[in-house]
Amino acid sequence: MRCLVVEDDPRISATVTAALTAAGFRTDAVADGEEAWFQGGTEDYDLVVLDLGLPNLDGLTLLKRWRAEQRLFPVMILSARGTWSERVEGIDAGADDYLPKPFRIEELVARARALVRRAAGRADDVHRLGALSVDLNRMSAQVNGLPVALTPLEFRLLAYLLLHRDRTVPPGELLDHIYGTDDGREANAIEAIITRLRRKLGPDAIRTRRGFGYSVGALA
Amino acid sequence: MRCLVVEDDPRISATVTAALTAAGFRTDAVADGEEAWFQGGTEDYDLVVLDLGLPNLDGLTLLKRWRAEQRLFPVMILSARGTWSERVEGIDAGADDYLPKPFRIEELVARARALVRRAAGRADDVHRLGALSVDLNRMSAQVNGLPVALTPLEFRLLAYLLLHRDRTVPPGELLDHIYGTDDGREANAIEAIITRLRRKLGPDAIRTRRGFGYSVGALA
DNA sequence: TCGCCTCTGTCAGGCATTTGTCAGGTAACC
DNA sequence: GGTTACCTGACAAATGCCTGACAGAGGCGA
Repeated sequence: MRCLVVEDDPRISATVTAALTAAGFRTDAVADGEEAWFQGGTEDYDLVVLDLGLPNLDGLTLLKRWRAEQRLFPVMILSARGTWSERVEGIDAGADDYLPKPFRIEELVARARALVRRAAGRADDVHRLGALSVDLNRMSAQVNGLPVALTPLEFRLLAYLLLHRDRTVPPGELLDHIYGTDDGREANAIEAIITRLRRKLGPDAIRTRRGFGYSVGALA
Repeated sequence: MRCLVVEDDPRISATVTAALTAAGFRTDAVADGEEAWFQGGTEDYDLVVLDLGLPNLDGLTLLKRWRAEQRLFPVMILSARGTWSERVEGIDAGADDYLPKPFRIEELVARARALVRRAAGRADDVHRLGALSVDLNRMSAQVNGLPVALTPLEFRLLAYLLLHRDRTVPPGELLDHIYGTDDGREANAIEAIITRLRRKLGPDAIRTRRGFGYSVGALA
């Protein structure tokens, strides 16, 4: 789950990045509007956390530009300016959520999760599929009611597949979203994780569609 | 765009209903948890605005029940209780947004629009033609509702024909588009794929116009 | 600091499916 | 009827995927 944090205050940026990473996101942080414009145009994010007061390029302008370019990732606006008219303006510019500063980091994380699961067409965080049950909130998985210990990468991969359970996800996309931008991993890394996941969850938990990619559970 | 407003304070309910109606929603209003449970289970809403303090059935419980029943409409919680931990609780219960009272009605409308817009953002592209249906998103195909397993090349070829269903596609063009670079394949490769496709989809799925090329389905 | 343990990427061998090619057959058009 | 374009079964090559083994990195306790 890839997330971009756009925030020029280094303290806030560090806090938010740390919290989202702890919540299982793979986060990139930029401190400047131009850089954010470039990153958001290049990479495929599942969520963007956007501060409004930015050097070089205003946050609202940035957001409108993205929307004009059909960059449809969920955007959460973070701003000290908290009057209702500014909030309305932000949301009308295409934001999916607006969190006024100061905020509790727990609330930011909860809202971030809500945005991602909503983008995936899901309303809650507990996913059941056959004998498999995964709680994205607690980062825990069960098979037939018995807890299964997953490593961080295994969990991220499984979570991404679950949030896209209606499609077959190509390995390249998994590579993009499980790891950060510039990590030059080989496609085989994905295969290795899949093998390990299958060993833990059972051989039928993840299906391979040769030439297309992977999907979780029973899919036509 | 149908909207359900669940709010027991008649004044607030009237205000919200009026504003949403003015914004183009068709709104139903209920004042009681049990009634909301019934409405939400029966009707198909695009948005629910939910007050937490309700007679008969608490808002949070109601929300959790809906989510357990796979009622996935976007829900905006409205509440006087505004501490961050309560907000987190609401969002974790499956809410998509949380608006603390008091609020400006303009903000509520803006957020409502954002929720609906986000929920509508997930359009899959399914192409149908006669008994044939191809989902470019899921990369799957069906004939008479029964799934058909296609290999990557078969799928690409069929998708290309379907996207150009209004004309007859010459084999050379298929060769160009199915394979990325102009690998030195012979024209016969296309014929082989066509044969395999016809075996899977039925003999009439792809028509040959001798000397010109191929077209999908029933075409003059 | 050292040693141990877990996590994870890489490699190589093995297997199954996919796919291009060939060759002979069939159907359309003159 | 002849020519040409297309079809199709068989086969071999190519590709994609799985998995066991190994090693480097990093964490953690002693």
